[in-house]
Amino acid sequence: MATISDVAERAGLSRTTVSRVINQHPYVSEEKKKLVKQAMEELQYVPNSNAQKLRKQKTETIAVYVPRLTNPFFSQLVETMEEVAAEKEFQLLFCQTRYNKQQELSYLQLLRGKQIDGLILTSMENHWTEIEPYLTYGPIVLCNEYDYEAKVPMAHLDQVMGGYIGTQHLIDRGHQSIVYCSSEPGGSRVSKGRQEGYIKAMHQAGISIKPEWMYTDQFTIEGGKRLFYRLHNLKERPTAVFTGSDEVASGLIFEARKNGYRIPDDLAVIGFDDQPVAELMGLTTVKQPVHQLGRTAMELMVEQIQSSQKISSNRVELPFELIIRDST
Amino acid sequence: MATISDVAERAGLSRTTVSRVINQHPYVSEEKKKLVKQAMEELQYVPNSNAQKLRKQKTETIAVYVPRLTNPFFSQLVETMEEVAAEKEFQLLFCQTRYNKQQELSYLQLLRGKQIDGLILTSMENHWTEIEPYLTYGPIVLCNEYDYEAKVPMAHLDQVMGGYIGTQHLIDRGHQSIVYCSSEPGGSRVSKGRQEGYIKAMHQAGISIKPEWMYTDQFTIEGGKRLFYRLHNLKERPTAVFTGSDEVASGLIFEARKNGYRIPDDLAVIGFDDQPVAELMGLTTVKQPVHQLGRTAMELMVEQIQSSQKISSNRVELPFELIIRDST
DNA sequence: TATATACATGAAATCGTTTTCATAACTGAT
DNA sequence: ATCAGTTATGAAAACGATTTCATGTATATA
Repeated sequence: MATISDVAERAGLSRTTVSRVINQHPYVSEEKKKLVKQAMEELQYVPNSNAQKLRKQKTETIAVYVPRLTNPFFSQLVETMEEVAAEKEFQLLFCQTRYNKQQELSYLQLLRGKQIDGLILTSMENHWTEIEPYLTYGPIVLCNEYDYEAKVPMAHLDQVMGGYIGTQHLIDRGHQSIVYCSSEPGGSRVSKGRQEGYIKAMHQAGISIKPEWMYTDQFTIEGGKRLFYRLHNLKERPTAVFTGSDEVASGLIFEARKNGYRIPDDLAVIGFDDQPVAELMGLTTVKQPVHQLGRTAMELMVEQIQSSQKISSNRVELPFELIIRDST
Repeated sequence: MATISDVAERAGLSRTTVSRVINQHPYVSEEKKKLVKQAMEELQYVPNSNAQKLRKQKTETIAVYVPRLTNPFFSQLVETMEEVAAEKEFQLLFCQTRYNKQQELSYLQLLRGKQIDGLILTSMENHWTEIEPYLTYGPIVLCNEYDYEAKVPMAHLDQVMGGYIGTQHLIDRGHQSIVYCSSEPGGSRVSKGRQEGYIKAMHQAGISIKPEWMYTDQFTIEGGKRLFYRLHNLKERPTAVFTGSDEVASGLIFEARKNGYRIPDDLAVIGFDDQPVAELMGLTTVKQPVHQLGRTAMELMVEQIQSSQKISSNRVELPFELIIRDST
């Protein structure tokens, strides 16, 4: 494979000049520029990007961490991020943490090894204090996930508000016994915030929350089905359910209908995200502007990489939207 | 940031020895090994991976090209591939071609720039002859997409069989006027093969195909909705539809029900893939073993990278499964 | 005892670029 | 005529690792 030296030799010039042409430096005469371009063409020369990265100390690569891709929320996010990255001529390294602290930490080494210019976290398995030290090695941007202690750019939503809006809608519809089921396993901020919103709305309405109304760790269609049977078997059945994802809501409704429930009369269900399946299932849901979320996060990242000074904090908060369909 | 020289100095040894420890070469005494490890620890040393890649001429990175991630078929594929890659200690570079020839070709440059060790194509926008030359620069594996001219490893399904199975099922149910709607835009092999299977089944059953029974370029829920209205407006409406994806099938059923159609009595619909939504919609579908497809492709890739000799051809064909639910 | 072989280490070359530094020619202003 | 600044080019250093080659010592073999 041809190297820059081969090109230089063929053009009868120095490596430096060839490099200048590649990098569009000024101060190369048109004449030599032509010679170089011809030689590159003839040799089918493409610069070795590892050599470039080593020398330039830049990789033009951004890593994005998601828990699991088949969660449509995250695949939408990644799709958008790749688009924006491509626009800005960055590559995307894709990593799944699988809701696993160790996995997340091990992927963080990519930053230290200079393999990437920056890192976007869409979820955080570890506490921020575990992650913060890695800021020495490169910029980190939070997307969806947030942490008010963290002094880094972030694009996210006010999850407390999200939980509040959804719960309030159910209360407005006249419900009193409302189950809350979180989507994110573990104690993520996202999940905690949403739960806080639920509690706030319930308290404001003067409803006291029963312990058997709180569920966690369900975040799939299967989880929604399981949830149905748990509720079905309660002595006092709730009249409404707030779920942390359209998946869970869909599974729940599916299984409920199979068991003869009429939705929303026997059970009202509200989802979260407004994924494509929400429309198909006629799901009332709290819509997150996923597209905008991903775009903003990637733009914050690129901005930070390209500006020399460190942007310590730049928080973008996007709005929710309540989409009312037939499940409430 | 500490370099290998810093570590060597601190340990009172040469860079060579430090490198040997990093790479687990034999012929390093336990004593020195300890010294090196301690020095690495104290300096928080992590090797610069760009330097390693440059010198080793290996990147431990595999690129995977998909058209668009939000197609659940592809996000499942990528999810699995990342898992397998992580097992084998490879990184995943993620690229979307957006069903665009140019985009695909421009991403192919990654191979020439030595940025990746290999490339998995899950779809092919360009003809194989356009892609073949890049084999000089590194291995390419086909996944889902296939081409019998291509002498490269591939994991795929017999799409002719897929089209046949689905159509035959509709024929078995007594249908005669069956619409075919492909999912893949353009003239991909996958799409062509499936169509061939449809034609084969129809011919075998002695049914002649009407031109208004063939649709292409629909591959989303919205596309399914549009398809419904097209069919609805036909003078002679078909009694069954074979769709190339569960998305299209779902959109079609959704809109049909909205317009008072009973499924499957007024219109039978069969999907493709068996995505999660298929169960929710009660969709009969031709299941593709996506998980296995992704795993096999990634394994073929790693195998080829790690074995020194070129494996010119290693074709793995996986089986379909017909999942019968309520839509037929 | 001579000699091949395994073990252990380091100096220097190498991977393929970009960057720094040096040099020189040309331009325009004083 | 001199000086400063712009334009144009190349030699050599640098990026941070691994690999090759050379050398020395300990051990086993004939």
